[in-house]
Amino acid sequence: MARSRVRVLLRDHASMTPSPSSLRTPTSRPVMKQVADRAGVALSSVSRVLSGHPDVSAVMRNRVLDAVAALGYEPDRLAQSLRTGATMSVGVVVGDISNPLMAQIVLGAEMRLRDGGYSSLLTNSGSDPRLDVEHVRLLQQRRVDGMLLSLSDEEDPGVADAVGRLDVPIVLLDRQLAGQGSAAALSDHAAGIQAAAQELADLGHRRVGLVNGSPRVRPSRERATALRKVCRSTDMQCRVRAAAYTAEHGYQATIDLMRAEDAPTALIAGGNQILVGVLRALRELGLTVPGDVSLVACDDVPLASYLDPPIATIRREPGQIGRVAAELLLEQLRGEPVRSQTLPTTFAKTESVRPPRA
Amino acid sequence: MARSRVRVLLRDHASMTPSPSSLRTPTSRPVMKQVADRAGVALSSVSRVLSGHPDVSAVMRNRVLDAVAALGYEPDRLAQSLRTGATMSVGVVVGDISNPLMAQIVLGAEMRLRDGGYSSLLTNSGSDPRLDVEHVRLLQQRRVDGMLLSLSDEEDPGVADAVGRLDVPIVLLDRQLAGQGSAAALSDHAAGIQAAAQELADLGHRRVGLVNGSPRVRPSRERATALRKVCRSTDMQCRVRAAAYTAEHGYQATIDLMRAEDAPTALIAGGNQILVGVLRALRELGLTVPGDVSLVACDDVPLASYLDPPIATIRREPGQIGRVAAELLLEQLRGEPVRSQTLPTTFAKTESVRPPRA
DNA sequence: TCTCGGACTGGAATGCTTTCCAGTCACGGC
DNA sequence: GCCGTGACTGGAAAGCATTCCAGTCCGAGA
Repeated sequence: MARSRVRVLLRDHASMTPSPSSLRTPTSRPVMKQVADRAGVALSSVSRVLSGHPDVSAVMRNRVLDAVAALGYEPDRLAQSLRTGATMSVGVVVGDISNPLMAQIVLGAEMRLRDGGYSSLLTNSGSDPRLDVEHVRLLQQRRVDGMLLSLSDEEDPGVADAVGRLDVPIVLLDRQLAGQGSAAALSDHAAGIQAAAQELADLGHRRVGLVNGSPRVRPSRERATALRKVCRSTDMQCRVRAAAYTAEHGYQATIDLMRAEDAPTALIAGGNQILVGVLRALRELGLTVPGDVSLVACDDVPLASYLDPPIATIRREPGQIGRVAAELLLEQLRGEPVRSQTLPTTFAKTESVRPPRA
Repeated sequence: MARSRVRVLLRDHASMTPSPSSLRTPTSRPVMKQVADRAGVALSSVSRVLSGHPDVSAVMRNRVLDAVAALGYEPDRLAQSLRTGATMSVGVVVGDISNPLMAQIVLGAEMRLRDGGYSSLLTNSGSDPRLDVEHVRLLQQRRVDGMLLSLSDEEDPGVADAVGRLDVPIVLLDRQLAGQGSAAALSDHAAGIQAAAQELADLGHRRVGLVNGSPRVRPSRERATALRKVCRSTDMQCRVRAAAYTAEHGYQATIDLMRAEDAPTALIAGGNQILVGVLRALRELGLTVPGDVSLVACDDVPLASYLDPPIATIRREPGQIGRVAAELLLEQLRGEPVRSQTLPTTFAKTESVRPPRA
């Protein structure tokens, strides 16, 4: 195991440098030395001027700035980072950026981080925990100052190990890692599910199906737990189908559920990819919403409200999740204590939910 | 101007280093020197082993690898980059990653780039060309080896200037920059529009409205041009409303178009945000699709085919666009010649398109 | 036996910047 | 007139890895 990790380090000789000859081309852009020479001052003085150090005379400042302007000098953040130990970059590890929910989260986070002076290194794992591990390691090699993690599998030992080894602050995106007091930006899935399920129960539904995502990540677990809890306090029964966050699973699970003897009279789709599959299955089965079955979706998609009928949705504010996650990370980067924050979800009822057929 | 550029370089003194004291903490992870010491060999030998240099004896290799494994050493890509001049990272500049189309493009690109050994630095400009400029400059400071650019405004002089100064390879994402022979991954918007417009004309439509995005980027221009061309060769008239790629513009433009004396009998929505606005406006105006107006959308959104009726769409394969763009960039990074590639669009007709009301 | 070449190895320079430390200079106070 | 002080400034080390160059050592061939 240790040896196989080493394997990763080995490179093809000379495969890393794309240009025919290696090393920096000498015709490169100006560096600080050029500025110093042109201004006729020492390297250290240029650095002081540029870093806003107080011990700099007006004359010096002007000479340096003139030289900088004349040469079009721009500092090399690489060298700065090597020297200072701060790369001013954070790694963002997500399963699938093409999921609009995640894209909005990442957008919110990226903007906030940039405001804070940090750049974002994005990696997609395609929901493969091995890739998560690889990316975490890669980001570590790139010396990111922190990470935002939306891991694909909270229970994967490799992931836990890789994350545990980290020596930079992290913030989990709606994830929970056993035994690690990590910061996290969490959604209160239970509240939304509870509101939706209670509504269904009140309307007279007695059997509800939850087409859930992977139980190995927090949102699915929270949703299932919350739903079961509501069902225990009412005379509603629930059936949960948990698997991947894919349209395919949504489709299969819905077919399964709805073909059963005592099919549910209401469905909750636990994710926007899943929703697509649920809709396809219902269409294929010739079942209408809400005539044959009531339908609730988790997480908005842009067009959900233009479907006929518009789909009732358990909402959260993805941009806010990203911003909060970024904020939590920035706090840690400033040396402030680790903390987590839970954000609300709300149930927006529409005509896709009505009492079951008599 | 030159002076204001300098302004950007000035930092607050000590604002850059987040940790109380600055510089790397001495308790940091192992570096090559530790490995060399533990293995009892020279630094250069460790480097040779790790970089797969041929001049290494088996004994040496084992000693070094053992030490590496024992210490859990991981190379510092920062230092490697500084030395070799290659950061193995590329900058990705997009307007809005939360747009599913762009998210899928970015996903495709990121995966291909990672396969090629490159990491992606993502920046969102929120369609502000000044941010585009800032990001290009930032990425340059970070010494990315190349960039993928989906600029917000092709005609902004600041952007043209910043991009022109670049000394790394770039690939434009469906953009065209005057006077620069840049590589680009382009979509053949004309083909899709032509197919759609021809279909509308054949069905008997005589007035078609295009709710277009900003004319300052290629897709909008291509679409408008293609539509006008079809209209010249038929007796169909077209009206084009061009502005930002937003739901708000889609809404306003649709209200405008449909309230006019001789309202169009068919609409083309030039973007998925725009489509949302178009749908909202139509609903508000009490107009039905396709009864009152036929509707064609550009670019898929996940649920478009579940709307009632499903919306006819001019499609492209966003993942492929990203992959191709990444490939074009990788080619340049390998020193191969600059080239562009155009990818197809297709028109997928649905019931949202039918002959105009008699 | 001597020399030459090949196979490795170590040392040192290099990339670019930041920052510590020590030094210079001028000026005010005594 | 001298010295302490404060305000700057320059030099050099450090951060981590790569690579060139100059060895060392050994075995083979003459």
